[in-house]
Amino acid sequence: MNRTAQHLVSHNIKPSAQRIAIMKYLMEHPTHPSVDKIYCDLLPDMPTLSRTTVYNTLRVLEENDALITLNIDSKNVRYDGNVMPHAHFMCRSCGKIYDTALPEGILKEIPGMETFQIDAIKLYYKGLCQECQEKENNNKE
Amino acid sequence: MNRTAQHLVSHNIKPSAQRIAIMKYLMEHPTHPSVDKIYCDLLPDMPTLSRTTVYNTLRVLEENDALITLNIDSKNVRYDGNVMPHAHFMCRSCGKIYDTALPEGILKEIPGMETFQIDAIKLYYKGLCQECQEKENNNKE
DNA sequence: TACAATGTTGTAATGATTACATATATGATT
DNA sequence: AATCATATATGTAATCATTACAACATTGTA
Repeated sequence: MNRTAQHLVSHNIKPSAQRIAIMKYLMEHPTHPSVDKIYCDLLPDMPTLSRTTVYNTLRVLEENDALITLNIDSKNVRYDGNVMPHAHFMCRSCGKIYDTALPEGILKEIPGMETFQIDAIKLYYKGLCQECQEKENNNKE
Repeated sequence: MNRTAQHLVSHNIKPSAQRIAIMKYLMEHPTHPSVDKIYCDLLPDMPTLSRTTVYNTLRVLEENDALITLNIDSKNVRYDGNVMPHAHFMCRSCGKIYDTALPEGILKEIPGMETFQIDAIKLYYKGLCQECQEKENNNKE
């Protein structure tokens, strides 16, 4: 059993060829891909793959905490195989999503709302990455 | 000109009957409603209102910073007329969305990513509100 | 009143996601 | 290995939120 299959088993997911391929893709592509990106990129090496299978598999992976879903892009749900707590920055110009650090003190509790039980935290930043800031500045000149 | 119309003008939005009604609804209902909730609730008093108008108006309001959009609920976009910086908590049992405080230190910059220009921050918590925690505990007994 | 610009409406199209029925693969038992 | 039950994968069709677009209405101005 390969490394990716072991990873799935450690999350209580029965490995299948499709599940391994999708999990492997997510681990090798920390680009926060959409369903369609995953499907289209895997199709050449897996011609029988179905879009439905991608949806089903991503749901199984999420339910077993093998990935997290991002709703930072209003157009598409994005998927992230990195389940360590972290935040995300999306550039409104180039659309790229970057992993960023989660500021200290966020994980504990909500100030004034200590009675809430927190299961998950999503922190999304939107703005301009350095590259796109420079492009905007160049266009002004 | 009434208070809501003035509010729109202060955001550089030309007031119309529909825009005033939608803005007023958002200010009087800090419940983070969906498009459909807004549409259905306003329809009795505004029988000619169109769903498209609600979509159009919400976009205009957002573009002029008169509201913020929430992608905390994967099923529906939610709208919030409170544009002061704050975070949100959504209960996975009852579905209610609560306004919460934004922890100190978040607004400044991302640790290790100081070159990013941050325009907006969304902080979403998910978990169980106190009421639903108690319900779950009662069911166990 | 006439005119131009802006806002509203309804219908139809789009596109992501889900439901569902069928087919395939897996694993255990004989 | 053959059988069987269960789990997984596939393809099509349906759903539902959102957008595109064209026709209509309103507003403000001359």
